[in-house]
Amino acid sequence: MSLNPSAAFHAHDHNACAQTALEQAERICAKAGARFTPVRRRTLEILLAEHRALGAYDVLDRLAEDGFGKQPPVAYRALDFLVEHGLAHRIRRLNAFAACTHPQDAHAPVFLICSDCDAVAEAPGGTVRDALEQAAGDIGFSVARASIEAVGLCPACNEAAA
Amino acid sequence: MSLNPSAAFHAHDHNACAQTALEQAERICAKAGARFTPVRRRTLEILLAEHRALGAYDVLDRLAEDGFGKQPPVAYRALDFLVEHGLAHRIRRLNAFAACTHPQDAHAPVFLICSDCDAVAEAPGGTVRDALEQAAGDIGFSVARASIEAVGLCPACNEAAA
DNA sequence: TCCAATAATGTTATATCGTTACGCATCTGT
DNA sequence: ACAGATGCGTAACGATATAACATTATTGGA
Repeated sequence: MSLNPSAAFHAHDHNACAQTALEQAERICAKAGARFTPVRRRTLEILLAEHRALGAYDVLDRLAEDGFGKQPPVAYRALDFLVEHGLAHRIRRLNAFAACTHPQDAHAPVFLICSDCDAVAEAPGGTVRDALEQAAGDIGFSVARASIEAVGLCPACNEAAA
Repeated sequence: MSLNPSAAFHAHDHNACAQTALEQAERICAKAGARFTPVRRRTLEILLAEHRALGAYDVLDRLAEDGFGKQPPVAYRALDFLVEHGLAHRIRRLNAFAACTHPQDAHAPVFLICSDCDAVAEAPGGTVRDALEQAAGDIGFSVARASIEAVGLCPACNEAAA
C-alpha cells in the first residue's frame, strides 16, 4: 500500500501512515541484509512525525533527547543510511531530509515544497526525468542522478492565499 | 549572440565568451537601473573565468586578492546580485555559483554537472519545466521556482570513460 | 550646488551545516 | 570463543551562510 503522492498536503491518518512506513522499512532492510538499528529506526520515526524536511541538527536534537549520541555524525550517519536505502530523501534546496512516503517503489520523485506551510510532497517524477534525459542527451550529457525540487504553494495554502 | 547550450563542454573562444557576457551584463544592469559596480563586475569576471561553479569562499578569496573586502558578505552580496539579475546561477547541489552563459534570454535552465571535470552547462529547461508543472499541477501544487540539477558525464568525459 | 535619502561596501561576530579521525561496543559468521 | 566487520559515540574541525551595524559612495531633489 502506498500513499497518494499528495498525501503530505492533505488530512490523513497520520499515525497509520507512519506505522506503515516503518513496517515497510523493516521489510526493505531485511531484504537488503541491512540492520534497522534503534538509532536508524528512531531517526525514521522522527522524520515520519511530520511531512516536512528536517535539518540534520533538528533530528540530532531529538535523538539526543532520546538518549542517543549528541554529535553530528550520529544524525548524519543514520540519515545517510535511510537515504541509501530509499527510506528518506535529501532535499538539497533546504539542506534537510524528509521521510520517503512510498519507499517500496523504485522511484525518483520530484519534490514539491510548500513555501507557506513547509510541507514536502513527492510527485511522480517519470515524465519530468524523461524530459530531463532528453534535454541532456541532446547535448551528449548522460545523467547519473538528478535533483528536481520545486518551491511553491500546496493546494491548501494556495486556496488560503486566494 | 548566445552560446550553444553545451558550450561549457566544448572548446571555444573563451575570452570572447567572457567578454560578450560582460557586455551583456552591462546592458542588462543599465536596463534594470541596477549598478554594475566594481565588486559585482569583478565577481562576474571570476565566475566567467571558468565554466564551473565556484564556492562563495573561492570567489571571496579572489576578490580579496584584488583588494576587495575579505569577509563573506562581500562575496554573498555580489553573488546574490548577479543571481537576482540573471547573470549567474546558484547550483544548490554544489553550494556554489556559476556564471550564466546566456543571460539575455529569459530562461530557467536545467544544470548539467559533470562529475569528472566539474564543468557546468545549462540546457534548455522548457520541456522539463513543462513536465514538472504538469506533475505538480496534477496534485494541485503551483510551482513558483524550481531547481533542476543533474550530475553525470559530459560528452568529453563520457568518451574518455568508454 | 549642496543636502538628505538611498544604496553599496566593509567589518565583527555568530549561526548553521557537514566531515575527519579515532576508540569502543556490538554483531556476524565460523 | 574468536576474529573481522559493522555500528555507535565523542572530540575536533572545516565549510557554508547570515545578522547587525558602521562607513562610504551615489543619486535625486530643493
